[in-house]
Amino acid sequence: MLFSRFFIPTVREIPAEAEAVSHILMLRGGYVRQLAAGLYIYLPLAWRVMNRIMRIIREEMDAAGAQEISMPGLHPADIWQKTGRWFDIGDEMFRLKDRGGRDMCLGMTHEEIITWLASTELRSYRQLPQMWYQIQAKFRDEARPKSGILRTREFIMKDSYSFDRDQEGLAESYRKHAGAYHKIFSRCGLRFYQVQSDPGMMGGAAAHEFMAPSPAGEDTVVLCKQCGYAANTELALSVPPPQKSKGDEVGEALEDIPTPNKRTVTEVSAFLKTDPSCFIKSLLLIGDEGPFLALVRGDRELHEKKLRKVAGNFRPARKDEVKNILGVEAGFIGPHNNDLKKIADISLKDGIYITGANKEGFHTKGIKPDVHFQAQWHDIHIAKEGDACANCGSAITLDQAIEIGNIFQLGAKYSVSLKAVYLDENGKERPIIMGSYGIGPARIAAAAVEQNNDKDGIIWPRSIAPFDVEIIPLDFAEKEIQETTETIYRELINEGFEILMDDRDERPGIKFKDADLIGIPYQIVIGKKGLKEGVVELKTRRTKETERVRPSDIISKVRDIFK
RNA sequence: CGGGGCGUAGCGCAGCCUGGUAGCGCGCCUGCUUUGGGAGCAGGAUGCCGGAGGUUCGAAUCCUCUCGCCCCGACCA
Repeated sequence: MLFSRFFIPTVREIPAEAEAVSHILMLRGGYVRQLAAGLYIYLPLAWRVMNRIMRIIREEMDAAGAQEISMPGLHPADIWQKTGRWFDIGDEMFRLKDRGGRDMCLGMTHEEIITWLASTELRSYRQLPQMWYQIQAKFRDEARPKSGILRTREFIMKDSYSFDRDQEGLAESYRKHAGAYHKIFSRCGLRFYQVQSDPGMMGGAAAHEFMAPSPAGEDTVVLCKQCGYAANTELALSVPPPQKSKGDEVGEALEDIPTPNKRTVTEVSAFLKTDPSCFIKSLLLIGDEGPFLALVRGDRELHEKKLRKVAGNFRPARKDEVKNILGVEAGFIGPHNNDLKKIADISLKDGIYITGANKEGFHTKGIKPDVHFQAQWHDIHIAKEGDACANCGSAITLDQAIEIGNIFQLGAKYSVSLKAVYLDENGKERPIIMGSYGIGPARIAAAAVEQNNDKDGIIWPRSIAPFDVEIIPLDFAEKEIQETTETIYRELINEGFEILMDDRDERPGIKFKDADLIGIPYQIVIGKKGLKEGVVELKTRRTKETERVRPSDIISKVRDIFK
């Protein structure tokens, strides 16, 4: 491909709207342009990257036994109404009506559609298992699109679905997907983890996410290097370190101490010169069955999702409710001397604590859990760096990461509501057991850029780079340079390589800068100086190392590198 | 949805406070010179100052409304 004929609108200045590194570099490198919030045009370079990623995905999905299909992006509402998600999902779903006034939506995902298909076509255990996938646009009216192509309102997703007779079959399909995903992300040159994740609105039992570590990521994962425990913080368990008590500041007997106008843990802790871990944070919440207290240690944050799993739905109490229920304002409430239901974090199990006295302007010290109050004990705190692994006790670490793929064991949730059933060997009707599996190709591209760049630009992993090699003749008008360039260009193409050749009449500096920005992994620089000494230069984008090679040897050299 | 920021030439920005000729750098076009890390000189083109209303003799600038984009948070199959 000739650079002069290929549309690569590089820009020198950093566009004002970009923040994430991958976003900046993809705009500057002429990869993408923004149409509106969360809507991007993929220019030729980016589309080549996407196609390479999608090709790898197809190869591995096919190898795992999945079959590619294609489903509409526009869906009739009634199927989504049958599973209830038409009502469960709010503004995030794009909804519209057709000319006949029928409710429609743009597909956020395709569980409903594929289950409808399965319900009409799969009848017998003899037809199972099946694994079907597609690479298709998804539409989600995101509350906040961000970070370039990382979070957009329309995006391409590889989504696949498995149909099995039973739980064992699902486990096998799930395992196959996990295996394929490892191969896909490895082949794409990413660093990634597989972590436990929250099934959320998908329903179902097990779920894992594939996470590419990057500061641009929106998720935080908890990792234990010792035992391999890996989980998204939305469900990760951890054991906080013991309370930092000096021993003397927390008396043995209960004692109310005046803490005028000191309400938050930070304020009281500073006022009493006692570590936040010696306090109990008491939060009054209103659940479906009335008010209850959630208790976490002063140095911890309440994890609302974890609490919802054990306490059901809830909302924070309003100021007047706090006053009515406990007779005191929020800064001074505590778990003792009241009969409210209490759910306490495991970090409070040991130690002696200070907490609100349920009396205006006072806190109580000497509170012993299980002695001065009773509670249900659960892990309801947010895991932090420095906590111990809930599994093996060694130190955990936290890492920001981009979610590049996920796998869900759905079970019978969709097959029951859409009547996707089969007859088993005994002629008995059973629901098909399903799994659902997603990959975001654009996120793979963005994560690859986030993980592979330097001050000059992108450094693509070979497997997904838009081209294999960029040839840079420094003065294309020079006859010898031109001849050498064209010979090498033609021969590399004959060898099956994808080559970008910078035939532009530009100064060398511009060609070098653009080449580094675009990030093709190898550059062949052909200049007058080198040719005089009988060599061209083979430069590795990542290391900037240059090797002098005779023009007659360059083809075999490149062949060796890509072997 | 809450908080913050920004809309002026293709891109990055100044001008706005204190109303009066719309500017700078890069890019773009022409010519000459230049050619191993974003060249030099000379000449040139380019603006509904996001939009609508208002105040005023006069609005990029002041007021009201509105649309859009970004960031933080909430949300996120």
